Amino acid sequence: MEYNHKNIEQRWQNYWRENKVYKTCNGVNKPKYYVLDMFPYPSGAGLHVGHPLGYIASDIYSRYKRLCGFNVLHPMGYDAYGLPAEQYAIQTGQHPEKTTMENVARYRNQLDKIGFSYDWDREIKTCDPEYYKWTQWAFVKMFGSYYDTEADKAMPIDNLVKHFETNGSAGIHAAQGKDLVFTADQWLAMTDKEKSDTLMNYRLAYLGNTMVNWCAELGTVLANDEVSEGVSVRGGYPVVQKLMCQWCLRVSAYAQRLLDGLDRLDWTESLKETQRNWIGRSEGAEIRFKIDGRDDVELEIFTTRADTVFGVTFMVLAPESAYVDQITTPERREAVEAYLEAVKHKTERERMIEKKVTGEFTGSYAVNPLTGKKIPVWVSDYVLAGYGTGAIMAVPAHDSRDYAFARRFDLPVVPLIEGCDVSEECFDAKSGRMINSCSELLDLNGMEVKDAIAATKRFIEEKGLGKVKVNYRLRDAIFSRQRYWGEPFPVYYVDGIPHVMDVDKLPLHLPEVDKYLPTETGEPPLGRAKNWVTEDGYPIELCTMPGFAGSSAYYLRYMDPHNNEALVGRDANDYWRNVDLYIGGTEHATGHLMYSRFWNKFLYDLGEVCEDEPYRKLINQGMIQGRTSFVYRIQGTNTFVSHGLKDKYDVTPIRVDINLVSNDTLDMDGFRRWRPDFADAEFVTEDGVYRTGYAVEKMSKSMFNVVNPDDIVERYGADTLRLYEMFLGPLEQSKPWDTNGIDGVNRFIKKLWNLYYKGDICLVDDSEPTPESLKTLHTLIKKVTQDIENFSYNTSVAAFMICVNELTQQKCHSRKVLEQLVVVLAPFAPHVAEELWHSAIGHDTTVNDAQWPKWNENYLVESTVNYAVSFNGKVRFTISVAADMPKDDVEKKALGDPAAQKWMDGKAIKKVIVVPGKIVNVVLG
RNA sequence: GCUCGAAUGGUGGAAUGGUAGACACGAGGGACUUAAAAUCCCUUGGCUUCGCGGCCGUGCGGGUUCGAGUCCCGCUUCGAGCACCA
Repeated sequence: MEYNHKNIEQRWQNYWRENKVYKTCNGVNKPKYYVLDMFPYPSGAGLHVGHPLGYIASDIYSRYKRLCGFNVLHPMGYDAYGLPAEQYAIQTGQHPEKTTMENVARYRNQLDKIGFSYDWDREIKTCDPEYYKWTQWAFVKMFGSYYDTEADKAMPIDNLVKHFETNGSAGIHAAQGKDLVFTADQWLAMTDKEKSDTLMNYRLAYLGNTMVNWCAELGTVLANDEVSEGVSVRGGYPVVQKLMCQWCLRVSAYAQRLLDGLDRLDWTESLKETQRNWIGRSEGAEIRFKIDGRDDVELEIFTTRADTVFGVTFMVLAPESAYVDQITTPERREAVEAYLEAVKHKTERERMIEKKVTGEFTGSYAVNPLTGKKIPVWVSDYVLAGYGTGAIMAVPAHDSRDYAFARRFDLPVVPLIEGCDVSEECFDAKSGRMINSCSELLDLNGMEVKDAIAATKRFIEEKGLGKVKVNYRLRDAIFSRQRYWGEPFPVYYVDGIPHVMDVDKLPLHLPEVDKYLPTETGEPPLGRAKNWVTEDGYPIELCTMPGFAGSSAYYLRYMDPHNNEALVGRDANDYWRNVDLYIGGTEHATGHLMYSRFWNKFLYDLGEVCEDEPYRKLINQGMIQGRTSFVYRIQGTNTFVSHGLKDKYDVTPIRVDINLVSNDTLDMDGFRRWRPDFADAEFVTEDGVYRTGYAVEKMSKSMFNVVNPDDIVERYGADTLRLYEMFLGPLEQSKPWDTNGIDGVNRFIKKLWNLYYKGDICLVDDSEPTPESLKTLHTLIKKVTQDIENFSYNTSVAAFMICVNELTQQKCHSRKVLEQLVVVLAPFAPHVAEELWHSAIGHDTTVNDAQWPKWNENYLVESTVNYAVSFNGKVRFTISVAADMPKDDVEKKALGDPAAQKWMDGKAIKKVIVVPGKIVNVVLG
């Protein structure tokens, strides 16, 4: 029988499903291994050929680990909440759950065709009440916690309340929004509302007035990672800053732990670096500056360059800073307010694009704490309200932004580093010797910058002028979305005071609404829900949670997906612990991967999970880009010129459906049928074929370059798709999808098949394999074992091709060889492997139960090695020795060879270098 | 601007500091065939030579080394991330 991928793949996929071959049990007495894919958002467009790349890689690794004797957890599910389903609901009036479930079904269907070894009994969907119950549960727990900076972990908020009752705010060590000061009596005298507001300053999930990224087109706020260059990542709509009262997660409390944790993770350096940037730790000092003639207000600023205090020639406040109102003098008030108004009407994007230096003098002067000199205080939008204290000391000589400002408004520039020239530009290097830095209080002159920073910090701490401080760029996560299709908050309001629901009452189900749009009064869609109140009639929160809520702890749920008592049971968590291998794209570097680490650390603090990092090893698979094909139409005609001849004409390139192109050759009849406009198209061909041009672009419908995996599976089979996706290139590299090479991989599978089947005759025999065949087999096993561990799958595929070519030449039909070949192939091409395992070899079990061939000293790999022997750098002759000969013996044999005498010619040997397996170098004195 | 990564034939890409270009595609030639498809075989980095062979070659310039695609220093270009973060 000929190789027939349809029969084979259908048969084995059915068998796996019916016999639950990939069902995983908890607590099996085998070492565990947890392989996780980033679960997909089931979009309406379905999977394209880029999506399965990571899934195939993780499936290969999972199957490999199973064969090596591990109990492997390899689950799949759906990140089912999200904006596109809701946008579609708005357009069509269909419930997003309906379209989401349809999309899920399509995804499942597409995934099944590729032959993954998922345990589908563990499937989760984030929009499933049984799942989002635990998302809501975690929120309730965060609401009930604060971050204790001394214990360095989350603690019950009740502890803090007890502390307030006896000591007020004195002596607390809690991560907080603002530095609140109150006594126990003041606390006890507070109204419930005031107490609630005060506690929001400490809770890990809190309601806060914050500057948010507001996207009017999407009608919702967005997190920082959902905004890029002033527009929304999804949709590209403009985003403006707006002060709103929103639920937030105090991610910033975990900044240091999130940073430290990275060192212990087996992630790529670039990804860790991205997270480090996002956390943005900087060590510096907070220094207080007195305002001349005022006792009631001091300016507190943050700087990493404490050494430059002597060079401060002015101060700058962010427009949003509370200081502005306090210190603006009456005569400057009008000008300052006009400036603030002007700034407010600019979006962040406009501010970034313009890059114009603007600002206004407040009329007040600050006093330099080291020199006693009076320096003007300005307000300018180049200072950010959200970072540090929203106020800076300006050192124009050594900061380019301050320099530009000083030049624009003609403020003095005082150089502080020996030999620097600040007449044309600032000197921002952080090294050199200090000058101009001496007063009665402190003398830094002659010190290195590094030492001067330390000396200044010491000085200001001693004198109480400020304190050493670490700042983080990481902001708290804004957790409210004014949308319908997300987890409802388990929060209700009594007289305007938020309360969380009892965890026993969860899940709080998403209510039905008549439309998926905001209400007429501008409230979120949940405002349309009837009876959206608790049993006692209290109104329930109208916002829903953001996309990252459901994906933050999903990996835990797979461990124990049907547990009604806990997100994950203690035993299940102790057994699976955390993810050993996580494969997914880099686009989640500062979103999901950051939130998920935060969320997990919080659960760890609560004692709910046993590991404080969720993902031990992480591999970023590259993006598969589209490869768009072009035809070239001669201007003003319906004649198309082949790519090689296009330069001779005046042509317009036109994108053509990739399905009409094969190996860069156009199906001309298909093209004529494609669109009515092209029905009478004429072609200028090259020897009868029309060659298309190409460009690498994003894979999308509008570029006509989407390749559907279903089509590939239909034509070549899942095994070919799997092998080919791996063969395309290194897993971590982005590359365009190019179907041109797929025939080669398909040919390989056919060759493999034809090695063991001639027509209906099975050629497998019980002959002892020849040493030559064993060498071929063993080389393959060695190579593939190494490659899988290094995720170098493309070279593995090459190794299979070499192996099958050699076995074909050797006419090796030995069952013993085939048996091991099949086991090694099974992770890559499981269907054909099963078929051979079953029909050709005659096993009645599945390959899943086989043993990965362990590396064995009896294996024949490269029995002899040729060494080139060189004298003084020139190769003179070669010797052949056993592969396992020790270096010293190789050296002796090389020097003992008669040919060596000629080159030594009585000279002394200075050194001999033996490179294993390759060259012996003799250096003569 | 800062950080990280990359650069190898016509193409995708191989090479623990040791014969650069594995494997595959494409291209060219050949076999089988009435023909096509399929399959198989040969050639395929450049220059040079009838041929044997020789010379050059991993973005550019230096360096370390008996030996560099690989390590070090300095650039160029491309990609990614962050970005008035004080």
